[in-house]
Amino acid sequence: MSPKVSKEHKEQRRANILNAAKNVFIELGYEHTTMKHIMDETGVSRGGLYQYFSNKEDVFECILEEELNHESIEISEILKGSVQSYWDLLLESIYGEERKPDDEMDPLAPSKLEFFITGRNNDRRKEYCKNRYYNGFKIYADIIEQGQQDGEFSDKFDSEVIARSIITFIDGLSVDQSILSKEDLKSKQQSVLFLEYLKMILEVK
Amino acid sequence: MSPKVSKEHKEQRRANILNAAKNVFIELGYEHTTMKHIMDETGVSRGGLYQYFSNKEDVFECILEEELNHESIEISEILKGSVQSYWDLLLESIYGEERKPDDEMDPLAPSKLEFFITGRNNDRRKEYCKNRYYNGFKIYADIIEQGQQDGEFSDKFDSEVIARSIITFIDGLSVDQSILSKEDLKSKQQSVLFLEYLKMILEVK
DNA sequence: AATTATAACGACATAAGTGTCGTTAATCAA
DNA sequence: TTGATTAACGACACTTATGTCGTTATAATT
Repeated sequence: MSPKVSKEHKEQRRANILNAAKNVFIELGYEHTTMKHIMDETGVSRGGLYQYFSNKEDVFECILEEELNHESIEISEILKGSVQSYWDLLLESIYGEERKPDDEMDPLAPSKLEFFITGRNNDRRKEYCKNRYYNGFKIYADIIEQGQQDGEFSDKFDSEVIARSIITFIDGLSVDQSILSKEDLKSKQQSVLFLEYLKMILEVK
Repeated sequence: MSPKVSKEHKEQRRANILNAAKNVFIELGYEHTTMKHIMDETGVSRGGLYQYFSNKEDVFECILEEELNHESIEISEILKGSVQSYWDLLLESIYGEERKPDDEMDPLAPSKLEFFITGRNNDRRKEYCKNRYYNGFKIYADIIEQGQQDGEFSDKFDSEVIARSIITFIDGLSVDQSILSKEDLKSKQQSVLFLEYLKMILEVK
């Protein structure tokens, strides 16, 4: 109902689609959602949807892209802030502003896992994936290394292996959260234990 | 080419299909393989395949079932063996006979992840999943608890949370192994670190 | 050798998803 | 008011996968 329309309107529409699509992905997962599902949820026609995105993969990657932008802004703000303690910095980069674990998780996480795992044979996607991994990796590794140089952390263990272990732990929780109910997983308890572990190997305090 | 055939022959054929199917799943992943792929790999016709299995899900579950049988035999043999040390027992239940981490992984692991994660909205599959989780969980939790009662392990931390953490770590490695190359992941190093962690919280030696 | 049971086959109907493309109609500019 | 532009639409052709079912042919039985 609107040709030769303002740039804002188009952006709005695009955002609407992405928003609706995100809800669909959360509900049905990546593999099982179809363009039809997204059309229905958004209330847009087939042709309308394809005007904005060329396929499901495209839609999903755009959602990831948007998230990544928000996240990287957050992280850069964290790093800009006053660094009283590298430990706090690490906590913030893992758990966000709260700096402490809870039982909440990213509702899109299971779909992300699907997307990455089912795309493991696709070179382009694999590359995409690897970049995301190393982005996260770098943040943790840098903080730990700086903390070690500063003397706040013990350098008994390699900062890079610790950084990887953090990601492994988060990914593991993500898997189990996809499968088990919140109550079954007890992610908070696990996180608390994991922090104990980090404290031990970094010799914090 | 064989009607009214021996039970052995049928079992053989079934095993052949499962074996071929497993290879296909390893190569293409769960979601992307089709019955056609399995037919081609096995060299069996459409009708032939459907005589043994009613759909892809069925095929995959039978593969899992077979594995589970082997594993539970192994585990029960481990538990039957001489228990010099609960620590060794734990290592064996995590890493198998070798009792030490390596860079090898279950090649079907990524497909299993797919299967469980994409099936998270299916009640039957969710239940199946949960059972598998708690099977693994119980093995670790029992060993740890017995070790704690025996005094070999510290009981500073809850055995169940530790058991969950072991699974989380393994699942996390599984995810990252699906995405990254062997070299990128450095799973062995991570495992070594993880063992250090277990030693610390269990106060081994 | 004849009979029988049935494993194995492959064509088929059905269903579902994809991306395209010609049409419609609404907005802006002249 | 008219004309140009193009967002939005939805029918369409195409592709791919699924599970069924009637047919074929062979191993076991008599």
